[in-house]
Amino acid sequence: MNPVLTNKGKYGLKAIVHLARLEAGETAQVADVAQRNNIPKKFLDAILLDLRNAGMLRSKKGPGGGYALAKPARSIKVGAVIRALEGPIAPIACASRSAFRACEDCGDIDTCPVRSVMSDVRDAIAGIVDTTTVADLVQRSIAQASLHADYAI
Amino acid sequence: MNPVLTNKGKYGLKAIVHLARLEAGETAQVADVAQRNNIPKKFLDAILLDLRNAGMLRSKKGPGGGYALAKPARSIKVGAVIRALEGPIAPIACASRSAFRACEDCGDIDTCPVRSVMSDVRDAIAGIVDTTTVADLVQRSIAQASLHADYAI
DNA sequence: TTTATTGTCTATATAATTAGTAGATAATTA
DNA sequence: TAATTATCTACTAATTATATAGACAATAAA
Repeated sequence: MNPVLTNKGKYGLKAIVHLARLEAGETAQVADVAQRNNIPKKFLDAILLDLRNAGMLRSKKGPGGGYALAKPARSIKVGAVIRALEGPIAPIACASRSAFRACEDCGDIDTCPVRSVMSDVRDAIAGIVDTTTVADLVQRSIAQASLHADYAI
Repeated sequence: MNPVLTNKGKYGLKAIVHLARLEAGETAQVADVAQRNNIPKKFLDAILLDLRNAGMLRSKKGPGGGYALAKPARSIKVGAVIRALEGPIAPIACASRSAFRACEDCGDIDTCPVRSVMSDVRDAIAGIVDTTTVADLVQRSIAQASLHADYAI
C-alpha cells in the first residue's frame, strides 16, 4: 500500500490549514500560501480551484483578492478535502461506498476475502478522516508548537 | 487517496488465500492458481516469488512441484503480505514507522498537522491489517459462502 | 478608463509507477 | 533424456502524478 496521500492532497491540506489560521474576514493570496508552505504556485492554483468548486473555499479576484474558507473550519472534514482532491478513500474500488466498482477478475463479490478486509480498512480510514476537522488540525499544530517552544530566555 | 491496494497486492492476497485452502502437504502450481483466480500467469510468477522470498511460501520445481504456505495461515498477517508486495502501509512517508522520510517541503515535522492526522490513519490501517491473518480471510470467505449458499433442493 | 493585480481555465510536458510480456535458465521427476 | 515447473532478467505499454505555460476574466485603484 504505497504512499497515497499524493502531493496534491498534502498540499491541499496544508493550504486549507493555512487559510483556517487567518483572522475572520481576511484572505490570503495563492502566491503567499504557496511560498509560505513550499508549494509550487501553479500547482496550488489548480488545487485551490478544486477545493473552491467543492464548496470549501471562496475566492475573490483582483487586487486585494485571494482565498478564504467558505465555512467554519470545524465544519470541514479532512475526509472531504481528501476526497475532493484524491477521490474515494477506499484502498480498492470494490470496497468503496461512494465509487463502488467490481474487479474484472472477481469471481464472487460476496465471498471475496480481499474485499472483506479492505472494507474494514476503508472503514478504519473513514473513522479517522471523517471525524477529524480542519479546525482540529489547526488546534493540533498549535498544541504541538507550544510543546516544542523554547521558553528559555 | 487513490485505490492503492494495487493489482499486485490484490493478486498476492488472493493467491495466498488459495494456497491456505489446500490440504496439508498439498501444493498448487502457479498456472493453476492463476487460472482459478483470473490472474495473469507471468505477473503471478513474480508475485509468488516475492512472497516466497519474504518467507511466507515455499516452492518446489519440476513435475509435481508448485507452491505452498511456509507456515500456518494463522501466523501470516495480511499486513505482512501487503508490505511484502506494496511496501509500507503509511499513506505518506513521514507517517511511516518502518520507512520514515521527511517531506522536502516540510517546515517542522513536529508541528505538521498533515503528518499528525496521517499518522492516525496509518495506525488505523495497521490496526486492521496487523490483526487480520490469512486464516481469518479463509474463514470469512467460507462463512460468507455458506451465508449465500442455496440450500433449497 | 487605464493599469496592475489576482484568480480561472485549457493545454501540454515530463517523470514515475503500475501492469504486464518475452524469453532464457535452473531444478526436478519420470 | 525429455517433460515439467519454478526462477530470473530484461523489456514494453499504459496510466497516473507532478507539474508548467500561457491566455483569459474580474476587480480595484490611480
